[in-house]
Amino acid sequence: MARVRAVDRRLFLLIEIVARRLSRQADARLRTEANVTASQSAVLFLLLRRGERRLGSIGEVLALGAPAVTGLINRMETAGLVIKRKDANDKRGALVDLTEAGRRAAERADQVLRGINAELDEKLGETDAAIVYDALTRLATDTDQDA
Amino acid sequence: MARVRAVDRRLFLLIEIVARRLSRQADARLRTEANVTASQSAVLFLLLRRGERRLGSIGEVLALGAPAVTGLINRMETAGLVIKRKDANDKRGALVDLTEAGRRAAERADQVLRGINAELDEKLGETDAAIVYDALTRLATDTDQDA
DNA sequence: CCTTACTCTTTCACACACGAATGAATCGCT
DNA sequence: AGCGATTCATTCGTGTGTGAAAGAGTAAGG
Repeated sequence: MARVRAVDRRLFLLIEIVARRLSRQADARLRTEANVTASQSAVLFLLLRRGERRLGSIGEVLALGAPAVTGLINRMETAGLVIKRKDANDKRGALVDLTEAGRRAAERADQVLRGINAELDEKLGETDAAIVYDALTRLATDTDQDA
Repeated sequence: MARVRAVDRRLFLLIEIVARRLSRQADARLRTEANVTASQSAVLFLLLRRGERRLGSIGEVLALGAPAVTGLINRMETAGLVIKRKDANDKRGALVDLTEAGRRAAERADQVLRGINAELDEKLGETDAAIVYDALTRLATDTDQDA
């Protein structure tokens, strides 16, 4: 099982590979245990922690473009997880909030994510996990990337 | 620019966010400088380093499912980057190799990837980059994930 | 006021990924 | 030899993401 060795010294390619593997695994568990997709669970998690938000704000936190957020929220609304309503203070925008079903789903999804996270921490070891977490946070918040 | 803070302690969500940001950035550069997409560049890179391969082998290295590889290779064949031919020794399979145009594109893409990698190394610092690289390699090659 | 510039969301056409099911070829065992 | 299980690739339907362009609403300056 050599694998991946082929992408030696190309961190970008490696991150893509890891993201796909984790995502596939997480998606399967989230679908069976919480009946939501991995992408949806990120939105649920955000709304659960921070409450009602605009579409653009969701995209900013999750590093998603506007069309991606529109589509994701529409599917979640169809699934009854969230409701979208016009922002009375600025009629260009829309506010998204959890429904009751969405809140329950968010809590189930949170449990699954917690489990996945614990497994990752264990695989990496506490020290490395902290370093990886910190390094990725730097990359995720690096403002250069918007330029 | 708080961002991302919302996904605190959820390494899985963080990796997804970073992967999206890097991918978007890399994709834009690869499209303008090498006229290929990020996904395509991973295949080009692999074929350049390792030569002709079967579809399944590409999927194994890049952690892609069979349908994803089929689609990716078909688009690349249409673009004239690779050729696909039946494997004479096993007619179930097909072998993929670079065309001349594909080889040139692969070399341009490799340069771009090298640049992106250097920037990442610089942002993370040599020590952290090595740890991150090692940690992600462990996750990418972890056989549990196939279970 | 009112035109011009900007911001927020949506629509469009496309690329990319998945799981499930299918078809074709090979393998393996009797 | 032949039959059943396995393997490789493709097709299908769906979800998720992109950039570019359009539409609606707000803001700002003459």
